[in-house]
Amino acid sequence: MTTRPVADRQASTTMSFKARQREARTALILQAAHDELIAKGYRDVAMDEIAAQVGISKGTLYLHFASKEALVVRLLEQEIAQFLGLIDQIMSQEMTVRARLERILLETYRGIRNGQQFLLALRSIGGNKGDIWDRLEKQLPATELTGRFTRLFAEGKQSGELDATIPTAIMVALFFSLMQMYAEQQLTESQPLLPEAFAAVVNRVLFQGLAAPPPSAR
Amino acid sequence: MTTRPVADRQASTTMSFKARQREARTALILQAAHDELIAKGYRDVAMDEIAAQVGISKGTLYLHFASKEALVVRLLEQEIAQFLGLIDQIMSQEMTVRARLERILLETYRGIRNGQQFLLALRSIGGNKGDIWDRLEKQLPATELTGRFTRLFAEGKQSGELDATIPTAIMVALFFSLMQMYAEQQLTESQPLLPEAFAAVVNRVLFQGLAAPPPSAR
Amino acid sequence: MTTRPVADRQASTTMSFKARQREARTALILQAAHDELIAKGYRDVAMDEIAAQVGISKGTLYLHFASKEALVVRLLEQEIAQFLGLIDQIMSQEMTVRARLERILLETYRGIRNGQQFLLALRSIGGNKGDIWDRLEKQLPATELTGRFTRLFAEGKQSGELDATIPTAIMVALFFSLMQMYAEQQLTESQPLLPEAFAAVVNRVLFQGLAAPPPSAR
Amino acid sequence: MTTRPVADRQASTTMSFKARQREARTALILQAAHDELIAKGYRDVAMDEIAAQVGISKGTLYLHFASKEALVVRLLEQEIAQFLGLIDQIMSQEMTVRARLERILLETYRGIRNGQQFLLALRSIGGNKGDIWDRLEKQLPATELTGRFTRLFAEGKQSGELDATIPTAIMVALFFSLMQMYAEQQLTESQPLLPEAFAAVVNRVLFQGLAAPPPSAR
DNA sequence: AATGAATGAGCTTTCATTCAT
DNA sequence: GATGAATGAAAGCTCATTCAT
Repeated sequence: MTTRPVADRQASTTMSFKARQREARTALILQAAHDELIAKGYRDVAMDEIAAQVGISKGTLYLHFASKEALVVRLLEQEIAQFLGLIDQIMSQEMTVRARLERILLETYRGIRNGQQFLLALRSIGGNKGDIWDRLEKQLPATELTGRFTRLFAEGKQSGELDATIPTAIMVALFFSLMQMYAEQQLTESQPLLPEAFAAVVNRVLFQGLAAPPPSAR
Repeated sequence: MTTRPVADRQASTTMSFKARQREARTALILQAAHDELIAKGYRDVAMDEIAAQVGISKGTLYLHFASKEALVVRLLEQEIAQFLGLIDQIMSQEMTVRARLERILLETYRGIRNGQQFLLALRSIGGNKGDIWDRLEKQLPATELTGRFTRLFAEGKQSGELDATIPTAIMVALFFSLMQMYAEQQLTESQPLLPEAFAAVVNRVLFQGLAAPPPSAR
Repeated sequence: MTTRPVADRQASTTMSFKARQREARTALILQAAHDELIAKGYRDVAMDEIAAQVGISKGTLYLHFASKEALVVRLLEQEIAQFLGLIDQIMSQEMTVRARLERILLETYRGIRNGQQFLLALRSIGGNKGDIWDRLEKQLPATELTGRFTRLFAEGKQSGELDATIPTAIMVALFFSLMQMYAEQQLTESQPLLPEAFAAVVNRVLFQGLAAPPPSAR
Repeated sequence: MTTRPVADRQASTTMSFKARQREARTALILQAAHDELIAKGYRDVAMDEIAAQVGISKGTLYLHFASKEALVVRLLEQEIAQFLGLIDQIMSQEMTVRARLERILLETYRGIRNGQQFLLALRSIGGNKGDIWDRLEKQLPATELTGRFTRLFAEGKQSGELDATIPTAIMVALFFSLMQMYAEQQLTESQPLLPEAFAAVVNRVLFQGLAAPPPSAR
C-alpha cells in the first residue's frame, strides 16, 4: 500500500478537535476500502475486512457511511474530484494542446502509480451493482470529463496541431484508453515501467504512430 | 442480446437427436451466462438468473456444468479458443505486418460487435475469484497470446515497417489496449460506431499518430 | 464386497423368465444398496450411486422400489428375516442352552463376516430418518427377537445352566451387545480376527467371566 | 433432554459479563447439538434446527462455530476429554484391577445416564463424513484410550487377577462393548435400569460369567 | 461514540423423485 | 420396460445491516 494524502473536505482550522478526528477516521476508512476494492472488487470486499484493516468495529463503519454502496460512491466521488482537479489545472496552462495532453497522460500515470487508480477501480467494482452507477451517473455529467477533453481536442484541431480528419469523439475515447493502459500494466507486469518512461513512449506513438519515420526524416 | 453462433463441439451429424438437443441447451446456457456475466460480473450473477433466462430450473444447470466456476471457465476457454483461431489465421497470411495488425484490429472489433467480448469478459469476472484465474492461467500460457504478438511486432521492426526505437512490450500492451477500446465504446456510447469505421480511424492513428501531417505531406 | 446369496421371494419355478429376471435385478439392487449403506450410512448414499453400481439408470430403481426408504426397509426386512431364520433353526436344536447360545454367537459372527451386518446396518442408517423406524417397528414386534431370547435364557435358568439371580432382561441385552461386538471389530481393527477365534473367547468369557480360575481348578 | 453441567472453559470470575454470556450461549448450542445429534445423527441434523432449539438464528450459530463440522468436533473433543479425565482418575487409584474396572463401568453408566453419551454420539455421527474422523483421529491417538485399557488389563493378568489365557485385545474390545451397552439400553427400553443396578449385574457377569456357580460354591 | 452480537435474505450445491421419450 | 433430463426443496454458509449495551 502506498502512502497518499486524502483531501480534507473542510479546512482543519474550521473544525473542532472531535470533528477533525472524525474526518481523519473517515479518511482511513476510505483508504482501506480503496485498497481492498482495487484488490478484490466490490462484491468480494466485506465490510468486516475494511473495519478490521482500519482497526475499528464493523458497527463503527456505519457511523461514517450509511451503507457499503455509499462508501464506495463517496470513494469514487473523491477520486473523480481529485482527478478533475488535476486535469483542470493542466488544461488551463499556457501550452500547446499537445504539451497539455502529454502532461495529462504523464500525471495520470503518476497518479496510478501512487494508487489513485480510480479509473481502474471503476472496472473492479464489477459489472453493475446497479445503484452505484446510477448514483454516479447523475453526478458525472456535472463533472463533464468527456466535455473537457472534447474541447481540448477541438482546440488542437483548430490550431492545426491535430489531424482534423479524425473525429474528436474517437480521439477522446482513444485518449481514455491510453490513460487506463498504465493501470493494466501495473497489474499485469511483474516489473512495471516507471510512469515517465511509459508516458514518453505512449505520447510518441500517440502523436506520430508506430510507423517507422520515412528515411528523409532521419 | 446479440445473435452469435456458438461453435458446436461435435458435428451435428455424428450425434443422436438427444445429444444434439443437449448440446443446444448447453450452448443456450453458455450464451445466457455470457450475457449476464458481461452485464453484471461474476459475483453478481446468480445461477438462478442464468437458469431463469434459459427457462430451466436451477438444478438443471448442474446437469450441464459441475459448478458456477466450471461454467465460467468453459465460457472463457471457448472464447479464448475462438479468438486465438482468428488471430492465428490472420497472422499466417502473406501480408505486411501492418496489414495483418490492421486486420486483427478490425476482426477483433467485429467479434466484439457480435458479442464475443472475451477480453471484456475477462475484466467482468471481477477482481479475483482466484480459482478461475488459477485454472485459466494453467491453460493460457499454452495459448501464449502475448508471445504471438511479440513475434509479430518484432517482425515488423525487422522489416523496417515499425519504429525499432519503441520497445516491443509497449507496442503489445498498446495494441491490447486498442483492442479493448471498442468493447468499452460499445458499452458506453449510446450510438456506437460500426467496427469498420472505428477500426479505420484507430489504425490510422496507430501508425501515423494524431499529429496533423506536415504541410509538405498535404 | 463379499458374495452372498439373496433369498428369492418366490421359488423360481413358479415364475416366468421375465419375472425371474426382474427378481434377479431386484436382488442386485438390494445387494448394492446394502454395501453402500454399510459403508456410508443412509443419508450419504445417493440413489445415483446405487444405480451406477448395479449398472442401471436411476429411473429404473424406481421401477423396483417406490422410494429410497422403501428400498432400505425391504433390505432390513430381508436381513431380519434371514437372521431370524438362523436363530430359529439353532434354537430348535436338541442341545444345552449354553451350546445353542454359543452356536448363535458363532453363526452371527460368521454372518457379519460375510456381510450380513444387519445389526450394524441398523446403526449406520443414522439416528432416525423417522419413517424407516416407524415402519420397521410395526413389523419387528411380530418378529419378536427379544422374546425368543428371553425364552431361551429362561429355559437355561430353569435347567440350572444359567445363574438364576441375573435378570433375564439383562442377559438378553448383554447377549445382543456381544453379537454386535464383532461387527465393530471388523470395522475398527486393521487385522480382524476370524469368527471362530473370536467366538471361542467371547463364549468363554460369557459363561465363566474374566476372572482367573481358582488354583484348585488348574 | 437431561440436565447436565457443561464444563466452563474459563473460570467465570475471570470473564466479563459479555464473555460469560457468550460462553453460556456456546454451551447452549453444544447442548442442543448434542441432543439433536444423538437423536438423528450428523446428516439429519440441520443447522436451522439447532438454532431453532437454542432460540437463535442460523447466522448466529456461525458466530460460535465456523462450520457444522467444527461444532461437532468440538462436541466430541469435549466429551472425550471429560471421559478421559474420569478414566484417568479411576485408573490411578490404589485398588485391585478388578475394582478399578468395576468402578469405570459404573461411572461410565452414570455418565451415560447424565447425557454424556459420547460413545453413542460417536456412532450416531453416521458412516463417514470423513473429515470429522480425520480430525479426531489426529487427536485420539494422543488420548490413547485403547492404550490405557490395554495396560490396565495387562496389569490384571500379571497380578493373577485376570485370566492370562484370554488375549488382552479381546478383553479391551469386550469391555468397550459393555460400556456402550448401557447407552443402548437407555435408548431402547421404556423403563431403563439405574446405572448402579445395571453395573452390578454386568460386573458380576464380566468376572464370573453367566454360568450358574458349581454346587460346591453354594 | 463505539461495539460486536444478532439477524435474515441470498447464494451455491445436492439429490430424491417424476415423467416424456 | 428403461432411460436420464428436469425439477425443486432443502442444506450449509456468508455478509450487509441493525441495535442493545
